[in-house]
Amino acid sequence: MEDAVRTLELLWGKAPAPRRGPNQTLTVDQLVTTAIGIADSAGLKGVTMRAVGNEVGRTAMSLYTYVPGREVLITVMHDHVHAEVPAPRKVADWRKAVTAWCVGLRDMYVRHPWVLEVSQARPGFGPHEQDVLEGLLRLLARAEVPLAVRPTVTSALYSIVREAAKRKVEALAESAQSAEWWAERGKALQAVAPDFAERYPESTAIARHQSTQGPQPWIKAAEDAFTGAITLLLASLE
Amino acid sequence: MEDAVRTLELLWGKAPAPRRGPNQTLTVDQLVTTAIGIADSAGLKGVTMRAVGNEVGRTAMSLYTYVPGREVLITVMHDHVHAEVPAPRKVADWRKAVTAWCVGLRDMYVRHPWVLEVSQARPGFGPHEQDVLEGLLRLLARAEVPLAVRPTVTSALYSIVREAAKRKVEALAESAQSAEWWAERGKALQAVAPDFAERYPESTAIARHQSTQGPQPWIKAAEDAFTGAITLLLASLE
DNA sequence: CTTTTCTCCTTACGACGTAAAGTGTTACCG
DNA sequence: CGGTAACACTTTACGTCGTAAGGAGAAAAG
Repeated sequence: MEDAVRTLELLWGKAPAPRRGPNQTLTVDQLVTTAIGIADSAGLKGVTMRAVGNEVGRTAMSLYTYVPGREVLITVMHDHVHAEVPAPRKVADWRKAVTAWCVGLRDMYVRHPWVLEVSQARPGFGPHEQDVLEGLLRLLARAEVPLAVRPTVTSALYSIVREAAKRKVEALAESAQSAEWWAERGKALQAVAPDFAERYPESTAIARHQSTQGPQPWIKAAEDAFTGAITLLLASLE
Repeated sequence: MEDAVRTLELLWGKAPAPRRGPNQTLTVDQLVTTAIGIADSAGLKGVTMRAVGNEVGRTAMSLYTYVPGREVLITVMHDHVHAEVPAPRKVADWRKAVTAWCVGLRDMYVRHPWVLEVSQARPGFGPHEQDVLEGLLRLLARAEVPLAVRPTVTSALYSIVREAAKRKVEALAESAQSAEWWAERGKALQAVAPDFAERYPESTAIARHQSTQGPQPWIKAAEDAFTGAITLLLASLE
């Protein structure tokens, strides 16, 4: 519980300043920004106290005078990057505005894929994350979606956005693989499941259909699935 | 790439049997089943090679004669539990059948919450996971959903199911907290953000509305959001 | 029978988060 | 003003992790 209180204080910028002792020469913000940089290039696994300490010119243990632990640092990082999500603009078509909200959040996740790996068991939201949710809720309020339906819609949209971001990150990573790599993988699958097509006719049909969609079909497929799902979901409202 | 081939072999039960040396006295299945038990009680973090080895009466290092590493063991575990998802039944109402598919998968995730933490970067599906996907695709085919729309629908449904499972797991965990814990948490938030209600009127309205829905409103809210989202999504198809 | 392959163990390494104790700095309070 | 408390920072250490490397013994191949 003490960590939860401390976490909320750090999230909302309300941590009491030290009153004695040597002056702090770093800020929590510096640690957070440094850790975000590391996560962006090496993933969440790269965010070790030693790595962050090394980059700011301190030892790992001295970071504990700023944050109570690694988990709290990650929680603050998580809220921090939500500041990058653009606030909704006033647009006549509320469905377009909701879609833009989804794209903005999805794009933030793609720029910082590690965010999707952060545990959702957190003491609460920080201000930036709360702003993002409030932005969506305002769009739904303006569209006169009933109050009782809003949690359903927000929940579904968050679901779609997060999974779409994961898929886009994966799709981009898969694009980096060579044709040889793909051929070997196909061969390996054929070796272990020679009857794949007979067993899974529908999955095979989808794969065949997608292979007619141009180069790197999985990128287009991920994008279509994302915007298509939003469109389907919003079509029901009204 | 060698690990990928080995992984696919293990997933599809096509790993070549050893031809010399002492006979293996364990099976990969035993390791997988043991590891699943550990994950179910202690989470994915509890699945260490030492923990699994200890339970089967071997050292951690000897497990490497069965699986090439911890990641592969987890991949096989992941496919294994997908066998618990019931195959779709023939029902006249295809929307009901799809909803049942979602509930079945969601329930599997809730029984094994660690599955949601398994990295999606895997060499490919195993048979059980492929069966689950094929089951859904067959429902969509029978409902005559256009081939090009099926990836969108499956992607969205997976999204909704996974996030709903996460929320249910969290909701159940939160139910275990005392009223005192909740009061302290509310106080802590009030202390760091005294102007919360003014800043976030829509979020506050939702919280107020949900607090009128009976005890432990977050459990009902998570369930409503799940079934509501499926309903909304399927309503657009036809 | 010798060689090869395999199961299993032992020892060890590098890495991780963080506890505990120590050193030096700054502010508080009597 | 001086002693004490709080604090930034370092050092040392601990327990834990995945897995590399090497060795011993078992079973099959040639």
